[in-house]
Amino acid sequence: MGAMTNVERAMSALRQMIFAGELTPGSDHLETELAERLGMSRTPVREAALMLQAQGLVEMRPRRGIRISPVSAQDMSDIYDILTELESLAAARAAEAGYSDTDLETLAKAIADMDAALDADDLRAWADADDRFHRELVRLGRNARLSMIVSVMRDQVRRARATTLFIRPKPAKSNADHRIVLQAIADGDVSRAHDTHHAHRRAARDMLVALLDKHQFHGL
Amino acid sequence: MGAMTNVERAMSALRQMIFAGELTPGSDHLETELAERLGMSRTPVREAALMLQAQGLVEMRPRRGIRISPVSAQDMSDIYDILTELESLAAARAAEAGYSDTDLETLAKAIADMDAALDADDLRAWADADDRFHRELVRLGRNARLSMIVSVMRDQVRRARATTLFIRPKPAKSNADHRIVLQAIADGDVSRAHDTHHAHRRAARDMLVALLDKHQFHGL
DNA sequence: GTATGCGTCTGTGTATACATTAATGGATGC
DNA sequence: GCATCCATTAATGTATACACAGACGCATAC
Repeated sequence: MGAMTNVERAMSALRQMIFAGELTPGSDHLETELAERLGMSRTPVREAALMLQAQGLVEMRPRRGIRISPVSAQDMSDIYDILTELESLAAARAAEAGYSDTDLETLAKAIADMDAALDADDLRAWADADDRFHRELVRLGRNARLSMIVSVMRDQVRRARATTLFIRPKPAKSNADHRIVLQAIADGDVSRAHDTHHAHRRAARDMLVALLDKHQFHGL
Repeated sequence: MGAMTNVERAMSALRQMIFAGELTPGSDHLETELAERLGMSRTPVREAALMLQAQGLVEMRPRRGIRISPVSAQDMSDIYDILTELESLAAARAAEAGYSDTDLETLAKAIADMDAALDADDLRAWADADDRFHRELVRLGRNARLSMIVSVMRDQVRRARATTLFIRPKPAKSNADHRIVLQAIADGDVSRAHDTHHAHRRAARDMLVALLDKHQFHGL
């Protein structure tokens, strides 16, 4: 379909299969098997797997096959710690940058969408808007490497969220924080943007980790 | 020479060539050329290059060859921002962990080595000990993903340091900060460990960026 | 019954061959 | 002289072939 290379196709296909739970965490898959499944030779599959390995989504072990990396509660905690720091930094940098209201429209829209989704009790739409908010926030921080790292980390969280989204308490308070962060960025209030978002993420982490611990979650 | 695979050999060879300046930033190299130079076929070189690309050390562009990623002053600033946050987080976590003096020996040793190197006016030895200090600090933070990210970022800094090490002011004050961080970790003083290291890194960033700007450094 | 060693067999690591595609240069038209 | 188009060509993307090495099972010894 397009000018896509097979490696790219393999990458997105594998990612999709992982996120959809079609390839379950902890399971092993031979290069040959995946190649056949994707209708290509081993070479592009192997190269895609190498890249996914660099992002921590899979592990390649000789003669064991490609293992879909399991994500433990400890891993989640580690990842949230990183997200907390880096997103807060992005929020601070965004506040420094002096964005206009127009620049911040996407953020505002995401917040509005989250409200709407909560009213409609549509958790999936909420998660989607929440994603957009955080992605845009990081983008406004204007640090390409940071954006990359955050997006890789978020990929890992995404797998767990399929599980947690429906057992966690409704994210009702969440948007109040988002609004404060947005306002702080608009006002150029660097430390307020940073600290508010930091506390927001920290709370999310504690909630999630408690949730995972409570549910005997030892690996996904 | 051991049970090393050619991909691993290619990885370390390429890394070494990059750090040694043998492959200069911004230069392009064909897969075939590198393969010949390393005495292997294109396959392992390509796979190694893909991994190095994931770490941001090279970029692979179709028909242009493998480009050694240039690092601009802006990049350095971005990277230091990330290092600042993540290392500070590690320092805080290390302080939380309640390490004994024995556990902290490696840190103490690195500080002592820096002092000795400064007395002997041996900048390379200082840089080496400084590296050890920061690496151990991050390790004590006990977050495997964080360690990985930081080590990738530090790789990028390493290239610039070859340039900056000898034009920057002598890092005389630096060790005072290191000592405070070590003491804070030993005391379990989380916020002191965090804030001191944060300020330390922030200062290093500002100094370095000013230095690079002053020297018309637009890409390495 | 357990441990040890060997042979087999499968999957990977690597080389190589080939198809594809984009950059390059020259020729042509204006 | 400049732009445009086409042919050429060289480097990549992918498939395939093959050697090697590690896992597994089986037999044998104790």
